[in-house]
Amino acid sequence: MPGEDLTIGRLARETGCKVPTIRYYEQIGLLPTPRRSAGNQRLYGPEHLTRLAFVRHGRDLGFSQEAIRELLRLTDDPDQCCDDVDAIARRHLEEVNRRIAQLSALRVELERMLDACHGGRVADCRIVETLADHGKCLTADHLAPPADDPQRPPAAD
Amino acid sequence: MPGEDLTIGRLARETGCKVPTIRYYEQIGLLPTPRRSAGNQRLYGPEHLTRLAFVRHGRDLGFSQEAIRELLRLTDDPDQCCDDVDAIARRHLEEVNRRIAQLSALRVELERMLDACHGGRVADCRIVETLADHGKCLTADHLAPPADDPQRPPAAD
DNA sequence: CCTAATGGCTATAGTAGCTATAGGTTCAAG
DNA sequence: CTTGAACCTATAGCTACTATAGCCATTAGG
Repeated sequence: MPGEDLTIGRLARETGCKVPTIRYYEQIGLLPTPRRSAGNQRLYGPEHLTRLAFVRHGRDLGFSQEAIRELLRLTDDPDQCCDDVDAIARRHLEEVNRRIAQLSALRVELERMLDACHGGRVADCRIVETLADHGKCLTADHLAPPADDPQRPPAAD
Repeated sequence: MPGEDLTIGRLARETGCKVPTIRYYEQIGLLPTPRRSAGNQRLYGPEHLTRLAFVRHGRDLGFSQEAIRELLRLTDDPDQCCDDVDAIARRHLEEVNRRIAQLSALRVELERMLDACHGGRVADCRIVETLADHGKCLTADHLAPPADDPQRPPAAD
């Protein structure tokens, strides 16, 4: 029954995932390559729908592509013990908690900065002052976003 | 007194910023181009130190490059009223608050998932089930756009 | 049957904010 | 004079997509 096949556009509507994103997931191997119509268009079955929903939901929950890849691998072996799945989710939760802690510290710092500013000239602005002088801050060192601290090695350039 | 000049390596040590990052900041115009030694090496003065410290601290507080560019522009005109500075900081604080709210919702969902799992086979795993079936989730739709990176500009489309 | 609108195809480049690599030059010490 | 660290440029890579260009396929209406 070829009547049940989905074009990429329909799959996109069903899953709330954008069309280019679906093609991208195929490209990086998160979604299996579908069969093609006579005119070379992708045709998806229900298994693709399931898979893509899984991927999207995982991404919505903040799992990395890498984590999702691993989760997919695990679910493809349904008799295995689910400890590994659990571990991935637990690691991710820890990461989320770390991130929340960082952002909360950031918020405190930003509020402190904003409270200190009572208008006036830029030259006298406490926000500018705080930004300029690291000593005036409750040390932003440990609260910086992780985007830029991948355990810097002693490397010198 | 040319004795006060800093090489890029020394500037890096003083500011805790990596050498390639300093060159990168110069490239994108966050740091002015320094003068060069006879052997074509960058030589920095105290003004560069100040500027880079400002940039780094801003980044540590999660301000985007764009926001920092704007802050720098504003601080270069010290007689201006600091309302604009205030507005940038306030916008950023709101963004941080939004992000914390998203992540907190995410945390709840992840904890719920982990609580539901009591070991066993992957086929029966509640985590996998939750991931597979969007209906089992307290709808992650509105609570997790940026899954990974820290501060991001608003997504269109 | 023809045409226009819509949707699909590939390939490539762009986003933020850096980091890593390759392959060379310069500097300071021994 | 030689070694090795630090410097230089240019380019590619990272995550997770998104956007663009230019062409082909499908479908509804006239």
